[in-house]
Amino acid sequence: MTEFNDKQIEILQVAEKLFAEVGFDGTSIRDIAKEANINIAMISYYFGSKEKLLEALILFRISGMSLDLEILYQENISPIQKIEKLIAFYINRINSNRCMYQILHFELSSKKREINLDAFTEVKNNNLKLIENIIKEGQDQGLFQPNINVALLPPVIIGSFIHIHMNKKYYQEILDLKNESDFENYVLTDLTYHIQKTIKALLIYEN
Amino acid sequence: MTEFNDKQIEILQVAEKLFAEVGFDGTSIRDIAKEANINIAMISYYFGSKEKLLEALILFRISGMSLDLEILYQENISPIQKIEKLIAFYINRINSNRCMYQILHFELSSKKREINLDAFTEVKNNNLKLIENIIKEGQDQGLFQPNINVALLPPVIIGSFIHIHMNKKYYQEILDLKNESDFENYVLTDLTYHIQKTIKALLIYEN
DNA sequence: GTTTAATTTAAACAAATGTTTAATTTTGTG
DNA sequence: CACAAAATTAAACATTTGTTTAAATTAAAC
Repeated sequence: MTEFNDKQIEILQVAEKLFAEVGFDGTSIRDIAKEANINIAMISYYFGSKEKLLEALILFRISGMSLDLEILYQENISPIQKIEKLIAFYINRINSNRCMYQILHFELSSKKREINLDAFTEVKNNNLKLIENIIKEGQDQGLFQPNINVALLPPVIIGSFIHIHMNKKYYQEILDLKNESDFENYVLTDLTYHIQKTIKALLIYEN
Repeated sequence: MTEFNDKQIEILQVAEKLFAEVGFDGTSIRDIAKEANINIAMISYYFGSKEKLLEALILFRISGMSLDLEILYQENISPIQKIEKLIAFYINRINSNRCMYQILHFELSSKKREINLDAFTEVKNNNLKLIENIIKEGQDQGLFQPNINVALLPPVIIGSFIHIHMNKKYYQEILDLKNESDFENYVLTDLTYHIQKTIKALLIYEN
């Protein structure tokens, strides 16, 4: 993979922010150039085109987005604690990649462009395998129920997180979260706790 | 609220499809006009502008999006069954309004436009109150645990659904759902069941 | 210091955009 | 039929769009 110089990274960061805030189609290269204090021709010069800039950005961000939790997988703690840790890690990871998730969210479901998202698929596959292993370990120890639909666990975790972020204003209102840091704090504590509790209940509770 | 004639409704439906598929900014009025077999001037003529068309569309679809489950609320079934029914209703409702949810999803989190979404907020408030009532009933009967964070239940339900729809191709792949109806069927059975099981576990399981 | 390559710039380009105009056709009403 | 209102059209509009060009500046290499 090509390395990017400081100028290119600056452009990528500005583009990421704008694409997340107002969408790819809602962002013009003049908007990016203005905010990054560069000439509009620099985008074609460095990336080829606006669309290739998006592709470069996605690759740039997705690399290293996998949950590097092999450590956790070997740690000497119970599967229940592993699940708790995994969820906390998961939410942290998504939280620090909010902008990229926002962008991917749109691109994944849009028929507008054909962006190669294989790298993202790989990330999802890796994360899923990790979860499968932990669940299996818990089942082998008789802690978790059998017949868990493991593929549907990430949607519960990620989906809840993203939904709350999408409806940020609404939840700030009803949860009385006055500013950004209140909201961020709530997500990393209360929401994380709620999702942990939910997943644990599902895994343990005998229906 | 203004009533729409057949021609206007046709335009609204085409616009909804395109806005959902390629985004508001990714759709030109010429795209809409072409697909609806009308002259481009008709959009300004009927709705004033492209942006007002979006506002009209949102109002058009949101009215009647509330869960009309007062019937369910009075039905003589256990709170557990009520939760099950509620979730099934919920998912059905979102499923038949997929396009609008897609559009709202973007508009809610976009800083591009200032669209009045109070009508949608009202829908969410109503749905939340309904859930609160059922939970409370279950708690009064000693069936559900206390200290349930009710505000975070809709995110789990809606979030899971939307996340799977956003990553449709991925889940079609790993769940081996060959065509559209396989996918739709999976959502309305397996996914619904999974979410029901999850929420019930959370409500009942003593942590 | 000279030469070559890389970077940066302003300008120009054609194509696409949302909106408006003014003329025409269709519809409804007496 | 005659008239008025509504619906529809093609054309024109001013902007904005992504991209390219060709010249100017800076950096690197010898």
